[in-house]
Amino acid sequence: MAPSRPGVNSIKAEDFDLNATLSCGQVFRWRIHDGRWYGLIDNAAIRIRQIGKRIEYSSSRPIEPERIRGYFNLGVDLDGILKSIDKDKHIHKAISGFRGLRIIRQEPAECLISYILSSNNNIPRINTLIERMSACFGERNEKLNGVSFHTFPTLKRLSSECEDGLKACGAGFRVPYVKETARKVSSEKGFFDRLKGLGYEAAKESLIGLKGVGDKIADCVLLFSLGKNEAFPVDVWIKRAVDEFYFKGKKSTLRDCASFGREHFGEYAGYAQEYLYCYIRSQKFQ
DNA sequence: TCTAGACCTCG
DNA sequence: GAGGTCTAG
Repeated sequence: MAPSRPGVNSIKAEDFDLNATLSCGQVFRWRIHDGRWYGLIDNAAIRIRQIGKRIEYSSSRPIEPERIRGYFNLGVDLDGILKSIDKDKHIHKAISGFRGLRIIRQEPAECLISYILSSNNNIPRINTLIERMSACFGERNEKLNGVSFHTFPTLKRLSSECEDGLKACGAGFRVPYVKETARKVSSEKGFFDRLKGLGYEAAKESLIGLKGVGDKIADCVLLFSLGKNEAFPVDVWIKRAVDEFYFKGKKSTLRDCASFGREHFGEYAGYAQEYLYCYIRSQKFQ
């Protein structure tokens, strides 16, 4: 029997692919060093890797295994979900290529602000922007195995920060969006819980009412942090996939693309979106 | 309702 | 030009 290592926990993770889950673009801030993923969960720095049907993790502060399971959404019946979206040959291939990819349950405030920062921006720059904002305005600095993580700033902090401070991070024209949205959301206690209780359409309407939040970002927040699995965020990659696979190469509008996704795949369209995203990108990058 | 142009910044 | 949104017309 292997000697137990202090601080390292191991939990069962069936039907799960950690790498696919963390590299499919749904979440920011996770980094890989020496075969282990580093990131934050509940403001604790986490180091994690997968070994077969288990995941091994350690953390900068104690964190319940149940919390790890919850974050990676290991409790949901992925097999049932994938069966329900497996409606045609394209999604079928995507599923067989990336089986085990799960939709993470992100912290809503961080998810919302991060995606506001993503508009008209590219991924490397979004990442540095988020890191800079966290370094400047995050409340704590968590360290683990020599890797240091600043916690994501609270909405209160972002709303009270002067525009120049945010601008210095490189957020550009998104600064007023971040500030105004942070102010509005933090002024309503339980804003996200209220949205969780609403249906998809109503919750989406509330989000779109926020500055800097349009269709795509609203769908990302709904899917990645509020549990609305029918959300089908349409970015350039998904549009390419849908136009190519389902519209015979004809260019659709963003709106048509989104409603096609929700109608064709149904209750768990968001999972289909993630699998298609990985699939189309793997094709283009070959 | 719909479309075009502008928008900070630069791994 | 970038994983979009806002605003005007």
